[in-house]
Amino acid sequence: MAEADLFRVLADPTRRAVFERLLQAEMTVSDLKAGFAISQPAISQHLGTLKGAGLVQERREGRFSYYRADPDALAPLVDWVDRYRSFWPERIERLKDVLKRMDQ
Amino acid sequence: MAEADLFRVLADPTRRAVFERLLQAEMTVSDLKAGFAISQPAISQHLGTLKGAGLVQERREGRFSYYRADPDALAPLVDWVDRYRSFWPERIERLKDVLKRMDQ
DNA sequence: TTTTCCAATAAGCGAACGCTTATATGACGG
DNA sequence: CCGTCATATAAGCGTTCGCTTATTGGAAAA
Repeated sequence: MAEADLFRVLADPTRRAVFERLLQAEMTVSDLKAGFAISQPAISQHLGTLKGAGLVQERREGRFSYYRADPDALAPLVDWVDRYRSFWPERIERLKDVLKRMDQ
Repeated sequence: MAEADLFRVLADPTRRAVFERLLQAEMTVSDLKAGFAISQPAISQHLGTLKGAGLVQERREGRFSYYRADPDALAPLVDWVDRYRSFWPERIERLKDVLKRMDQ
């Protein structure tokens, strides 16, 4: 049931976008805010939710707060998907492609 | 953005459990209801939502409605997970295990 | 030290959600 | 037929959600 929180937290499109952006680069709340059409408190609230699920980590530096995504926290979701991938034989080839791409 | 609906629809634990049960076996609404502590309309509503996302298919037979899960509809979610799996090199081995298990 | 800046928190609001009970729609069985 | 059964739909209710504006805490800048 560890995937429950992940599904819930990632269900919101804005919050998922925040997570995805933080996978690309560490950045501050202000940096994040620049990319979205919502207020700073809204960004901070999403970060708090993501942090609660372990999807994001914080690094304080003076008055700045640097956030970065922690992909390891996706583990239960990855496991869930993998578990049901077996119901789906036609996509094994695609999975092999993923492996190939990662070997590069 | 095709994964947006999937995240939203699968975010509810009960609905996700319904989906998972229908991956194991086709069954009627009454069959499903027997496994959950919620009313029949609640079950039907979840099925409607799942059907809207293509996660579930219906087969009418007289007054019975047989439902079964369609794992193909997980495609966008699988793609999303695979995309971010590359941020996570430590789990490549696990992915290979998945492949191995599927080859059996 | 006072002002400015970054981020978090508080409070409240409207919309969406998941559930309930009540009712409707059909199909089967007596 | 008529009553029962399987499911869907309607309406309403309490809760959760994501957002807003207002405020606070604390660190840098002036």
